[in-house]
Amino acid sequence: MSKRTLVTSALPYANGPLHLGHLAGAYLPADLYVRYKRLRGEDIVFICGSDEHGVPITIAADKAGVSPQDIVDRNHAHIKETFVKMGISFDYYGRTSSKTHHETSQDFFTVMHDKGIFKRKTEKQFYDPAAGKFLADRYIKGTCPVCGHPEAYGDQCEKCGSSLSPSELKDPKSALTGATPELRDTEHWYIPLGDLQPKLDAWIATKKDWKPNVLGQVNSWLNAGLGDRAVTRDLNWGVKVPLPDADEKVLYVWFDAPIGYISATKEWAVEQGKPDLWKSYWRDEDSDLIHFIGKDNIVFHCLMFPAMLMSYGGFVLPKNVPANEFLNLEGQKLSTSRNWAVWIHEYLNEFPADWLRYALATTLPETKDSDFSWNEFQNRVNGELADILGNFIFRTTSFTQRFFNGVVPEAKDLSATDLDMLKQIEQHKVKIAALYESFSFREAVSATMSLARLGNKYFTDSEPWKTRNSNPQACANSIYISMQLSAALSVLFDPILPFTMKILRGNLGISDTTTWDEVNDHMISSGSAISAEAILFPKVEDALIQAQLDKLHATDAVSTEAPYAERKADIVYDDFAKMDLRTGTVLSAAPVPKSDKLLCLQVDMGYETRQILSGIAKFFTAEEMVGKKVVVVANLKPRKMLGLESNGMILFAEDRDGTLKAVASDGENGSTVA
RNA sequence: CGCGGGGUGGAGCAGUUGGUAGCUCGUCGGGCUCAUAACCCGAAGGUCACAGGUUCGAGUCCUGUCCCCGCCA
Repeated sequence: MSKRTLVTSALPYANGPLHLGHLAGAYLPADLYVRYKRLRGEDIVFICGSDEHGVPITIAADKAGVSPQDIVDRNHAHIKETFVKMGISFDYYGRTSSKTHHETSQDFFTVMHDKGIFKRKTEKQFYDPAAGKFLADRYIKGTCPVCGHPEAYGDQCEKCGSSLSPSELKDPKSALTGATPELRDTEHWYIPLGDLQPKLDAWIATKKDWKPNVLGQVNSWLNAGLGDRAVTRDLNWGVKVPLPDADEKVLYVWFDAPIGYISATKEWAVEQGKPDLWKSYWRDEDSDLIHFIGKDNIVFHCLMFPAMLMSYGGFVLPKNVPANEFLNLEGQKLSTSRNWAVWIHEYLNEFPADWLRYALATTLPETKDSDFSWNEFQNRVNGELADILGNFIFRTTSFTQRFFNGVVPEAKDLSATDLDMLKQIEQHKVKIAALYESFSFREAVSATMSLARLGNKYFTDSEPWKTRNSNPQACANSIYISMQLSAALSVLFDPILPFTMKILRGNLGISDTTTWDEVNDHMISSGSAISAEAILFPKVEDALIQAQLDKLHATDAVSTEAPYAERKADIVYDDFAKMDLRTGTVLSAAPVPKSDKLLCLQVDMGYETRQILSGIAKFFTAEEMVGKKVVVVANLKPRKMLGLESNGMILFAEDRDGTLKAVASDGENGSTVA
């Protein structure tokens, strides 16, 4: 075993609040691991912080009309508070806009630069002549070459999901000024990952114990071959490139963000009053570095950051990177833009942190994508926390209160069943520990719960409510043993349910500093008093779950949940050909008196002008319709409505939420449509 | 052939180096009453997507096919 461990969780990006996916991917697993390790008494430091640089933050700032610093100040404080409430027990939570971080990042760049590691290259990049600056990919908009979406970004089309480069866009425009950008030369520094690949290959080859999903992705990158990767950008928000000829250039976020782990550790060390202490964790060979991340971050943490650490020299490399897959919500992928998410701060307004910690821990996407559903959440809380764990504790403590005056009875002449039960404590402790050590948190949680299940079985089988009269000593033994089990659970469950287990330990009189190794079959001595019993886990009512589901679906109802109009029965071509569809232009329009739905339109059909009544007043004003090119059903039998004759019908598309959009035609007035 | 993940009893999942298919929930039946209408026991229910192949033996290895999902954490 190594002397010390440094655990990091991926730095959350400070452009919004935390949701379920963040928690399940990088933070809860890390916290389970760290809390377990702390109970083992190991020297472990848990580091994280806000990632505050990058283009999306500047875009958010522009949009809100504030400075990027304002944006990150707000989000950083909010995220940090959410972590505390959720019980994510960082030893230090830093931020990349800190002075230490800027200095540390610049030192990294300088050392690597002075070693001659970077390549300096000139490349063509889009420049906004109106704004006088180079444009990040995200700042260029244009028409997607794949799907034709007119609002695609320079790096990606949000409509079809294609990854793009700005030069692929048709009609590129600057998102800042709307100007047409021009290509200009700009210089950037590149890390030659290809040159470093042999070292990375050799290093990765030693990582036999990494998770298969992680190795799979890493190897597919290595097999494809690594190339040069730019480490600088033309931007004015971020860590300045520490070179005299690099004004208006900053370090690329993926270069500076992982260094945030180091800067945050430095700040932690200062806080400890030992400024050099960070070196023990980052530079001593007997220190283990473990990164908890989501699968999207695998390449950065398994290849690029290690390449940086190797290049700088003298740093430990990650011992393991137990990346998680993704968590879905109610069977659909999370989407912040569609608001298909459970925001942690909102969850915490409704329910205790421990419930979500437990429910999520049982369904962590450890080996493949997994799903969180509110019904599952309710089942976990009611069926396991309340019915299994809570109920076992409650029946034990309340029995003690009622029949032993709240005092743990004396045990004598234990039966074989009694002794077996006591042995289970040690056996489970060993098994659970092994599962934590191998990052199998889901199994660790289920193994812990199964000890509580055994408790219920033991309690029921030994029937103390009967032996109380028939065999008082057997009854005392049963309660004594159930008490020992409760005490053991109060520590074994601590990584998962830190808030509730603290309460339980208080009720049982177990010290909060009890270590994992002190968990045994005699943690409460006979004669010690316990406090009045309490319900640790009340049940979640159906109505609360329904409210969460309604809330989730409310934002989504229009976009994907509303049913599409039912398809009509088949027709033959002749039926279709009977229709005479023609292009027309609305010449004038007026509301129809005594009707809130109808507009009376005069439409130029080329060969004639005709009057058409249309039930669209709720969606269009008369003024809006004037001048519109429309498609008209020209041979519909004339009909009178409210005393006015209507000669035909105008076509509209009806969205699922009921809004109408005109069907347009570019043809000349009178042209037929088919 | 862009990259990646997956198809196991009604649902959600385990299945390590190939050797009689397990868990939780749900369903049905029974027991108990200390307990948050909680707990305990028993039963039913699967040709492990499909087709070939290797093997004494394959959910587990190989080949091919079909289908689902993700690539703003």
